[in-house]
Amino acid sequence: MIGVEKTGNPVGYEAQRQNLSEGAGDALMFYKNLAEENRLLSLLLLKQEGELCVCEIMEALNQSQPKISRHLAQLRRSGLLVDRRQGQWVLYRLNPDMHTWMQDVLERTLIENPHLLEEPSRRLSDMSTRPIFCSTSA
Amino acid sequence: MIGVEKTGNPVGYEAQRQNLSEGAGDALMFYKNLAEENRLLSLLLLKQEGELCVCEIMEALNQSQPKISRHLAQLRRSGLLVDRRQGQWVLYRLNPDMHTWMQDVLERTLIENPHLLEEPSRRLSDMSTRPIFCSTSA
DNA sequence: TCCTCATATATGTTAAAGTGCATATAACAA
DNA sequence: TTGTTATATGCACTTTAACATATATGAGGA
Repeated sequence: MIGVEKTGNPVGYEAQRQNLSEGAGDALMFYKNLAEENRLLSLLLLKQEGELCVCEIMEALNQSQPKISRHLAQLRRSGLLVDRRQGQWVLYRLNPDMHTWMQDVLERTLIENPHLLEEPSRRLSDMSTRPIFCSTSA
Repeated sequence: MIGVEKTGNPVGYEAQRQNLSEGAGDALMFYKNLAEENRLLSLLLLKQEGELCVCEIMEALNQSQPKISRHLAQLRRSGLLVDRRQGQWVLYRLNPDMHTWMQDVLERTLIENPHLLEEPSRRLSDMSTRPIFCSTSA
């Protein structure tokens, strides 16, 4: 299930793109995705918040739009996130089909490192014009 | 405790070297270290085997000596491994002071991906001249 | 239609990571 | 001492990843 896109690309597309060996595929792919600060924080933030649009993640992490967009695209191609369009916004959330152990690793990381999302969470709640979407719950 | 070397370098040396931001330090450093196949497999192998010398890890992962040596050195500088010299061999093992959550992440990764160490374990047990050291247990 | 906002992506550039090869160091044995 | 084995590291090179900037796409409103 990991690595399948709604575009119909096969499992392992991203792994192949990243020239990973067969065996270490999933786990290595997962950790490569966690090995960049914006991607790590995006995943943890989405774990905590459930669903966010690109502009909210941009604001929470205080980073440029193309930067965040490209990192989210990578996470989506890797099968860690799914997106849906809601009007002019694109909402991202964790792929519910993600391996349980990966979800647990994210959760543990979040619990053990509460400081990581301190500033992002504050910036998020400080957004004056925070959009409201349907079914924003986790 | 993580990031302290026996050489006395301060916590965060590796993080600073890698130009990481303050906040995401430990967790990000950890995942950066897992994001390379030889380092990931070395950590998992040491988790499983307890203690191994460089030549055993080389053989298990079927990689060159300088390559393995460098990756192990990075893991040691990051505080994830400790080493001890036993005669002409240098033995590596997981740093017992590693954060519990990191140890748990490694363990879970190992349990959920048994195939990862299949070949390395086989190559290890196939070593004809496998050295025996004192206190090889985990 | 035209305009605006939100998001995605193409392109060129820079920085970082990984690697092979050669060599250095360290322990041991003869 | 010399030679051998095990490990570490300096250096040059290749590959990969991240980035800024500019532009494209797509939805909604006037």
